[in-house]
Amino acid sequence: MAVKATSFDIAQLAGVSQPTVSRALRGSPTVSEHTRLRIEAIAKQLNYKVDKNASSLRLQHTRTLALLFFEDPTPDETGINPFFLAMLGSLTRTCAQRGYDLLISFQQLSSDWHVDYEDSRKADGIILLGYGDYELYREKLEKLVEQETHFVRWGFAQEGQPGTTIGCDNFRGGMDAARHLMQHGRTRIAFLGDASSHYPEFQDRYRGSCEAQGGEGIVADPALQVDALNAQDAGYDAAQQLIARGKPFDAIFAASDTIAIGAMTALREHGLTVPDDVAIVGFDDIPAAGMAHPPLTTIQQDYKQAGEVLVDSLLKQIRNEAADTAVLPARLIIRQSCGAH
Amino acid sequence: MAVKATSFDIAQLAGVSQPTVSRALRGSPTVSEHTRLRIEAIAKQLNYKVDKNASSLRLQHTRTLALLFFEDPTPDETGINPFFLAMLGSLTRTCAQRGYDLLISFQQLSSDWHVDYEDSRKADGIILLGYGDYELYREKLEKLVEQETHFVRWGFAQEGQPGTTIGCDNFRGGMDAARHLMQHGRTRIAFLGDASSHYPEFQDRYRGSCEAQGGEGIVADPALQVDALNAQDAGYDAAQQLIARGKPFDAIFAASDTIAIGAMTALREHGLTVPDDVAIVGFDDIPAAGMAHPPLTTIQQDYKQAGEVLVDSLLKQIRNEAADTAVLPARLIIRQSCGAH
DNA sequence: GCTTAGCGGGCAACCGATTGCACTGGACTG
DNA sequence: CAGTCCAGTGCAATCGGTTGCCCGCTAAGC
Repeated sequence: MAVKATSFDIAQLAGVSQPTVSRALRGSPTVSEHTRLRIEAIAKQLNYKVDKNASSLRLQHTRTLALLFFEDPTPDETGINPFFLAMLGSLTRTCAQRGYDLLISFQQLSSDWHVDYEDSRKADGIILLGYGDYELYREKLEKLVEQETHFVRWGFAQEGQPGTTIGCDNFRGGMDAARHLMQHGRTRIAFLGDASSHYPEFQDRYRGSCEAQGGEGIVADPALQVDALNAQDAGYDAAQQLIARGKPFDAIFAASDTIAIGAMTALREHGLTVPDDVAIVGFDDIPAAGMAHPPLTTIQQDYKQAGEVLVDSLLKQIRNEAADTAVLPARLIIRQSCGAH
Repeated sequence: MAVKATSFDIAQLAGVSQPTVSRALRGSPTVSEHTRLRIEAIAKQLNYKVDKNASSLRLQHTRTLALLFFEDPTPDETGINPFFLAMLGSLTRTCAQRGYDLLISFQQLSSDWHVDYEDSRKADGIILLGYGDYELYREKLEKLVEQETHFVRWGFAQEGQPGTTIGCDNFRGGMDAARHLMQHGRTRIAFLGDASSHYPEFQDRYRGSCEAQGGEGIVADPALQVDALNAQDAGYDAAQQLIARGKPFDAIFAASDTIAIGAMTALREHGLTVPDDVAIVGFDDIPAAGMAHPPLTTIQQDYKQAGEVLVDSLLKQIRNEAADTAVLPARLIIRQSCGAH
């Protein structure tokens, strides 16, 4: 920018004082329409834009939200969960609609994000996105609350958690998945995914599945549960392990689509067809799910709605209104891997 | 934040003047180590962070980059090109490494982004990401240059274009794809993708493919080229159309992975197997490519490198160094859809 | 003992927009 | 015709850091 126009330049050209320019441009009723129109015309002609830094400094807020994205350390970007990537789209759009800018940052769990964005007045609030055991960073969350930082977290919602969390109904999603499989005659449903506390959302999905089976008088066999992190090769390995155990199964409920897709590869290598030999239901509904072969039946997390709720909930807090932890519904998307028509 | 500490608070506690605090914290050599250490300790204790707005206002730069992401209007986020989503990861990481924040925004081609981010001093420079006919917004690009806004664009690099553009070698990528197919005995290579000027990068991929075929004495049959936008259903439709034309073909080079995956579905429905009946090569190497069945051989755009080059090129401009338009190599990733082993 | 160099740090101006308060001139009231 | 009122503006302080310039004090040099 060669020389940027300031409100003083406009004031001079319009023959008014600089504060009047500021008032006119923000639509204050105390400046006459005639004056305002003239100022607006000059502003447009000069390509004038309010200096965000000066404005934010004076106003003590930035109309900017920060998105902090953290995951277990991965060597490169390929490890980024496609679901979060999709959510990002919704988040940016919602922010734009609400007139906010979005600052984005990828963080390691170990970094100092908790004392950064709002402290340095880069943003009015923070959105935390990432899977994982929140106990690991509970301390930081508590510090955030203590500092009265505005934030919302996407993830596993639990009583007594610091701050407000938005998550999807993993338990019910798990129930729906199992129920759907049972409706199509499957009785031996394996679960691929870490059922320990490292991924609380996975655990909940598993619990939902067991509950639904219990409703039909089926006791989920622990031997049909195999741990897997959220990655394609982890899904592949888990399926291999499952097959090696020799316990019969006619369906797989995978804790994520990525795991499901990896598992399908393993099944295929063992000559098992999907859905005839083994029906599969995933979780997330990432873009690749619809492109898989056969197209993957899955439990959809509505990232569009999620993004909106996340942003609006944060905005509420910024306006000092109460924002409650909320659970969003998950929806069964029937494609072909489950054997339904 | 209840009450945020300012440099004045620290100054008082440390018994020095406020400017000294500022100097100490930025490591000015004019403040003694003893004083600096004391100030740093107090700052940490108070959870003090430099106010970014005040700092940026005074410094006249923000250490923030803006990412403007524009695409043809899509009804929702599902239309977002997975390749760009992947690139985003690289971009945010590179920015973080270089000590810059990243502001992100999804834009419609029609909006006023060209007079926003740098004008309002939200960012020191802009990264433009998006496919499409740059003629559509050439005017805006020119205005950007005229205003001396710092920006880099990802896309089709061409002589005489305003500003600096970073793109991948679509032409060579197209050549490599066709060459690889020919090495495996394919002689009738179809091309799925818009070959008109709307997607200049697609056009280049096609030209590369034709050139490679010409080198082997094969004249690419125009009847084997079918227009398709960058979407899965477009790929599906295009493949249907190709089959309907009745011209024999033994390979498909798709302008993008998304198109390729859609096309595979159509082929399957017609009882054609991949790669035996038809070999396929895609372009981009999106995450779903490796998850497809069979895994898709493709031309990889190195989004990791792309993100780094984009950011570094922009940073160069900000430092008033020359930043040239550059073409990045594309790399053939051999999986199974091409019939190689 | 007096001068001088230089280290350490204070003073004040400045970045650009926002806003409470004071002020002016014309219309209106009595 | 003097007194009020109010619409329309201007004045000046403010947000929090940054930096050019100047000053005081100490220690070395003659």
